[in-house]
Amino acid sequence: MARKRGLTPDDVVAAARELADADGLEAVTLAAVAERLSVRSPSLYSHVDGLDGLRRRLAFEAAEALRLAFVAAAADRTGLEALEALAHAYRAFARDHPGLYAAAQRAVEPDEDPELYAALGAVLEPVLGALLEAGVPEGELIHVTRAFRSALHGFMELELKGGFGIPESVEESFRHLVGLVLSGIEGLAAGGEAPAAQD
Amino acid sequence: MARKRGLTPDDVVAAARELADADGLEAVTLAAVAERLSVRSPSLYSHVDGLDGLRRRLAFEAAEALRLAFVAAAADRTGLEALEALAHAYRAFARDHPGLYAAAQRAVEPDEDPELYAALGAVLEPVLGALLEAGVPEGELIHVTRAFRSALHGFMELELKGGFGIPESVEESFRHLVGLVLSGIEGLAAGGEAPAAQD
DNA sequence: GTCCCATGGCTAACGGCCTTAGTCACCTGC
DNA sequence: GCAGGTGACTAAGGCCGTTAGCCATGGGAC
Repeated sequence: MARKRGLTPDDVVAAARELADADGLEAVTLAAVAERLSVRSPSLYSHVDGLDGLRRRLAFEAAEALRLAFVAAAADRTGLEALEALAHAYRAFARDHPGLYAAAQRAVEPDEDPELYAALGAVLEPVLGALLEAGVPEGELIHVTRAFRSALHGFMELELKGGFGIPESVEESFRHLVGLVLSGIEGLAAGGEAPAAQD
Repeated sequence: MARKRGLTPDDVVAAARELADADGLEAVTLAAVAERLSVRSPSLYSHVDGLDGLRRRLAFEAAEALRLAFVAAAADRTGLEALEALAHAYRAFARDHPGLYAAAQRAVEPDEDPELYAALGAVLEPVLGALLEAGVPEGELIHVTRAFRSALHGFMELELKGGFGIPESVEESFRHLVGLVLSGIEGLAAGGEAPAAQD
């Protein structure tokens, strides 16, 4: 019954992923994953390097999935239009895969885990491309990317964790946020300097 | 030696707060707090309702501290200028009190803990006031507030957790973000409708 | 001044978690 | 048909939160 033998690392990660999306990333415990696979938790160590290793695997999985969603969203779109599509793809991803999304937020020092660092960085490439197309000066690219990411991440963090008290059209709030950020980027691309509060 | 007798709930919360700011909110464990107070962890139950109760107390503490920081920042400023000051006060608070800041992010359903919900909501009042002064239409107030909060929260989440790989002038990135959001709000207040990506 | 009892510490113990060490059965390759 | 490695297992230890039950202290009532 069940798989008597022959669990693979991918099986373990897949189980963790399901668990994360269903019950939250914090529910991904070796005990829970093991139970889901009808196995005792020490057995998982044959396939995955402890809880930390599993989390790292999940982060890779998440980075790649989000990157693919971005690539698909930006396909045959450019500039601001692509940015808008990216923003909505971001939200859709976070809503559809909350656990995986949370797993992608794992922060890593570049010299601590270069591989994962690179994978997480690759996610942003479609964003960088779209920003350049939109006319953002290269010198401000880092700042604008960070702003774009901050806005989206902050919103999803609040939405997913229930930080928005009343469900008063979260959808529309998101559109407002995107519009606000995009208009700022647009102005910045046209005008050159940042629009306000520039020291 | 030390306090032989007479630990108070406030002592416990204060110890937790120090621990949170020094080592991160996840380091706030009953065992760690107890050790810091030279006491065994079961003793804390006399003063605080378990780990959850302690976290709740921390959330109150955090909400009030942040609210005060906001009130101070907005004092004798109005509109966009006040918003800019609020933004910088937000970042300063998060940087100075990372643990407390994290504790403030605890999400609560309105009917689950109305008191805490109210305390957390009160934090945003100075923001609402400034937005109104800045000319944001009342119908869009919720959305703009959410956008403002999302941007700030997302940025700090990324900054504090080390999500910005290179420390390439995080300071300047933040000014960019603030400028971008403020210009969006400004345009929205003047123009009426949201600037882009509407519908 | 004495007694009583609430306060606020404590130890003991349980269950859950991650993890390591050591064991054992099966499947595969020779 | 045998040997060995793979991948499961049990046992055990450490850290966590939590509950139950104990006991000393000290302040207030008389």
